[in-house]
Amino acid sequence: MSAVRLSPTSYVILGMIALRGPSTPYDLKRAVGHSVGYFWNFPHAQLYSEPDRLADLGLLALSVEDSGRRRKTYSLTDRGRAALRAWLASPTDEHFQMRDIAELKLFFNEVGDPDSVPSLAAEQIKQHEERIAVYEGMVERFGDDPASRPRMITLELGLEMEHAALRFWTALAEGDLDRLRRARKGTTTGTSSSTTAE
Amino acid sequence: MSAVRLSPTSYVILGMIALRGPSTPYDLKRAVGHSVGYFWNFPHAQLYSEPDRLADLGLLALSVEDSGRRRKTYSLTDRGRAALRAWLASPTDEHFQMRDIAELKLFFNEVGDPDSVPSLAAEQIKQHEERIAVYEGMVERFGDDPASRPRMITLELGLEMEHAALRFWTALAEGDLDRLRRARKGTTTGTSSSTTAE
DNA sequence: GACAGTACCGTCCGAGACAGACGGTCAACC
DNA sequence: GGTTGACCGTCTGTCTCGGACGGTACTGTC
Repeated sequence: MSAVRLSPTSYVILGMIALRGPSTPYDLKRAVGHSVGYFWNFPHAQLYSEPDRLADLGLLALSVEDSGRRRKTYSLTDRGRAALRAWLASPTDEHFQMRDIAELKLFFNEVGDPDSVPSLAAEQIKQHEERIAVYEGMVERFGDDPASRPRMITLELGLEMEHAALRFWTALAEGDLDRLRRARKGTTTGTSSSTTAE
Repeated sequence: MSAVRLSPTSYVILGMIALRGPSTPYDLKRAVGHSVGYFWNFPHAQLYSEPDRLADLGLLALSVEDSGRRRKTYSLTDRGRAALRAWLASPTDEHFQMRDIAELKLFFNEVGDPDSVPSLAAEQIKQHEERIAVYEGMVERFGDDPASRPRMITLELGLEMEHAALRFWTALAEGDLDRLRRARKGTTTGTSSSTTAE
């Protein structure tokens, strides 16, 4: 049907409007900021240009309110909802991508001063603890609200990842990376095993 | 000193040349592919344009071999090494960024067909298991080589993250997310606690 | 050694993504 | 009604992205 390729960011916009109903770019900006923005970041300018593109494609409907501030409200069309549904149902071939400056620095560490590792680890521990606190705060505030329950699920993934990172940097700081390997042996859920035997 | 802003990708190039010695873009491409590329991906075209920029800045030295194929070999200058070291020692303020299509789909799942979750989870489980196998294979091949020991450390972080994701998707597939929360309570290393009490 | 076939290697290009400066708009308070 | 500061939208130049494309070396064939 639509031969156009939509970027993940396009689907974020479609998805947010599907969840929230008709929205202005600024509505989206705020909503994204404390939800999906944590695992799919993009500059807010996209939220002003991309919806127009989607409207051109017939996936969003635009209604302009010219009272006072120029303000555009976008709502989902049937075609937009269909496109979103099709994407949701399509296979996901790509592996997630990480971009971690700290990991980069650690990788190249041997070129520099070995003494910088402890401070790097300390920074990372702090950051991940803070992020965990943010996530836990969300769980406390919204965890009991049945309406936001679906969205709590992704938080759970975020928390797992944060804790994984925190465990790593903590073990590194304490010079006991072997502990991680040992701990992993016990945690494997047993659904299947990795293909390389040992 | 240098008022120029280098991107993380620039430092990847400097770092790779620091680790490997003088290299051509293609050398870098292959080397990146099975190492740093796993946690900092970028298109290979960058490896042809960026070194020239770095050479202009005096951070790399260029030697052209005009026998046969035009081929450029870049090596690190003292200023390049200094820039890399300075970066390695500088504080890391940013949190890592994730880009996970699967997580996005999960977040917007309620808009679509709930039945798509199991297949999404199954795909993810497979992907993460495969990636774990790749990493484990590397550990087996290079784990005993003292020279590559430093680089094994980042692998350990990769493995932690992969296992975290695997645990999550497995729990989701089995409909037992609560298990994750319970398990996390026990694993906390105790360096500190999150700021939100419960 | 001419030729074809194939893997290797480098370059280019249009479409987006990006950061962040900038300017307009509003509410509140004096 | 003027001033202030928070709120909201737009714009710009630059960089990134991915992938198509084209050139180059190697290998085997006769």
